[in-house]
Amino acid sequence: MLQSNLFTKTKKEAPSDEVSKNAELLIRGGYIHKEMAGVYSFLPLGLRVLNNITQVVREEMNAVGGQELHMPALQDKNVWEKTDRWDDAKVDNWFKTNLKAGGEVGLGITHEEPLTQLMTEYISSYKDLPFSVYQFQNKFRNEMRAKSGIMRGREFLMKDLYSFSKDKAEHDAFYDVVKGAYKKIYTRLGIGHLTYMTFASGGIFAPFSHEYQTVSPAGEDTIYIDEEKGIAINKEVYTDEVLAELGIDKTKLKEERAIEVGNIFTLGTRFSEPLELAYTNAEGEKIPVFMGSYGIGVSRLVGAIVETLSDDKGIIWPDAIAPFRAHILALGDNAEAHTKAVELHDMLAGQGIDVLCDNRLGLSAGEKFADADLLGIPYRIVVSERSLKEGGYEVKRRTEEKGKIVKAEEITSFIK
RNA sequence: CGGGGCGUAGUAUAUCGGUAGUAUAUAUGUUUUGGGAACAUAAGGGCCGGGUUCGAUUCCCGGCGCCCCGACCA
Repeated sequence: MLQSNLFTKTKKEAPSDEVSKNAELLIRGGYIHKEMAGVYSFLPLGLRVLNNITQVVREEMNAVGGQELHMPALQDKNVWEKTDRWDDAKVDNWFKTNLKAGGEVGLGITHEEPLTQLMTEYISSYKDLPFSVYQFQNKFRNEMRAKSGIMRGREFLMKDLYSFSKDKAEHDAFYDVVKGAYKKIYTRLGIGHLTYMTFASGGIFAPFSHEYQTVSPAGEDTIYIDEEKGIAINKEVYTDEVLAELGIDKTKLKEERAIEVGNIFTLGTRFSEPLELAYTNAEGEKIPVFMGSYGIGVSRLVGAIVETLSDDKGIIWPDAIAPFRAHILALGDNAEAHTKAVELHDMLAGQGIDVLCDNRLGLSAGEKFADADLLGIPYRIVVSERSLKEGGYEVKRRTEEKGKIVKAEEITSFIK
């Protein structure tokens, strides 16, 4: 993509109505735009990142056998009444609205209810189980107070996976498989070293649920980390009894703030019973389906990654989710440098490598460098009179101080 | 929802009960070009409604919006 065609612009100053690092950098870079408190648009650069994260998550969900579908945001209140979760006294962050034709609908905070309802039509025999489905969907939560930039919004993108099993044993086996998938996801996203599987409150069908918490001072949760075991405990369940149960030595724990970037729950028959989702076993008995749900806040991850991986100059995207692989800078209004820069852009794009080419005229070198640092694309390729004299292009990673001259024909393998 | 703060140009800020200033961004021109260049010119602003006043962006009331702390966060 040629930067001269990109409609978004970078800003030198952060907006006065944002304090969180993620919102400041993402807005300054033109990745997102704030519409209202807790509501953000993803602009072309931001959407690329969001889609890249989505794709990583999708691949891992497919790898565990998840089948992707897409459900509506509008939800039928009747279903929620059956599980006793429509009442504002039970769930207070609903967005509810009225149909012109009469009747009330809600904007989905989550999808257990409609999905369980849907499955009553497809699950009838033990032979139909187990399986899992997932989707990427905008969730709506009427938060009392939006905060932390895109990490706690009123509308946000979430991946939600739901599993349907015959019994607890079958469920538990799948639950462990998902744990493995989640670990892979956070590793691929570049925050594996900061992200801990964390024990949190469970519910009636399991002693614990599991959250995935990424260590950051910007986090809203407090966790206690056992570095040796690679796990953590949420403050909400942090008691001596729990520590004993998990066999964790209290003296080894380290307290940290963390961002919840995922959670997995054993739902059991909490939804299948009231919504009558059951299968017939080999003996001809009706048995409620045993369920689990597994969430990942995709848009929140964008914020979490910016919070944890940026430096004082800007964002540092992990390779797997960067909006582009390389950022070509044509320095000065040198005609040859510009021509070569665009040629390089076309060549790499032709090989299927996503590159952004800063071919804008009339900008000082410093301005282009500052923009490149802010945008945080993994490789920076400088094309200038100087680099051409030295026989190529100056290539460096976002995290490196100095680059090296690379010949045109070696660029592709250098940045691969 | 309790408490606190704020609303001035695209963005960030200043001043003032009497002509609203600066930076940056934008446009044009000249010079410049390896870490956010220089000069000149131009265009661009008081959230909405009411009140007090000769006069309100400023003071008062209401609304709307935004931020922070806390509570909340299937």
